[in-house]
Amino acid sequence: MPELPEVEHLRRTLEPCLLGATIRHAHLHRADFAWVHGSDRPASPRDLLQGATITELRRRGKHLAIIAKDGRTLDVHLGMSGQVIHDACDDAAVAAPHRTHVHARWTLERNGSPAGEVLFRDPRRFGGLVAVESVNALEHDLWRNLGPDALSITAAQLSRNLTGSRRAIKPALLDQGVLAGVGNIYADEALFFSGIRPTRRCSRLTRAEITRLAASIRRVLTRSIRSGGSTLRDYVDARGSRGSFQDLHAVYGRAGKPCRRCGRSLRSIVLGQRTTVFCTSCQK
DNA sequence: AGGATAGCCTGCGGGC
DNA sequence: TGCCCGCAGGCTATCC
Repeated sequence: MPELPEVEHLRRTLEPCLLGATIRHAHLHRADFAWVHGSDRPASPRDLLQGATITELRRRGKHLAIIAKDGRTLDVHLGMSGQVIHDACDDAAVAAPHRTHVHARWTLERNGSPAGEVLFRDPRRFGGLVAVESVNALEHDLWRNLGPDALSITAAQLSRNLTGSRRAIKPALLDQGVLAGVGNIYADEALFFSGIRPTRRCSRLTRAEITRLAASIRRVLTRSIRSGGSTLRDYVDARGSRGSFQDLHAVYGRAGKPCRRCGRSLRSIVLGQRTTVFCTSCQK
């Protein structure tokens, strides 16, 4: 799923279920799906926040951290096909297709009463959970290689992190150390809206172009969050609902179709091993 | 430094 | 209908 807008929308839909809730039971169904940071031992129920009360859901890029009152923290990464779904255990149960590939499960309570379950599914298993002992360890150790969050990236930050780089701008945007949260969809979309070809070398971008690019990144991510993210196949939020931003994509997934601005056929190339779609006329 | 490749997995759609 | 192939939102390791 899994780029910034999808993780942020998940965070927002998960908050009402998790904030203030206590984890009665944490179950790991696959030992290789959750690890303790800095060790090679699989996570125990305690590492998975059993007995803890959740006080905060914090996001950086595509990572989501579940933070407990006592400092215990669990980093959630969705990989390609991860889903975190709240099952309220009332009449609206999680649909049958959502019952397969569940690798972790948390049973919740609130004020001593049952408050449903949270399931982590991930058919492709590129995602996972990492436990850290404190928020400090999360920020300064586990997340230390993540660049500034893409949702609030400034031109100055982007410029600083691209200076001197001779690689193409598209693979640079996918580098989570440059800025955190942009993946293949939103890299193509932001480059389209800023009128920049994905193949342009970072070192050749003008100050004005970088300013436009930073603004386009913020704008396209904000708009996608407003639409509940993009659902190409797997993505759903905590309630099991799909996003709708895929209907508003300008270039991603539209190779050969007319550019929504100029009408010319959109071109598809492979750049850094990733399919890349752009308009040869609107992007210079 | 950064490009290319392979690998980790499942599931889907297209072509035959 | 069914099988094989390629491809997919992420990320890491390794080799050049």
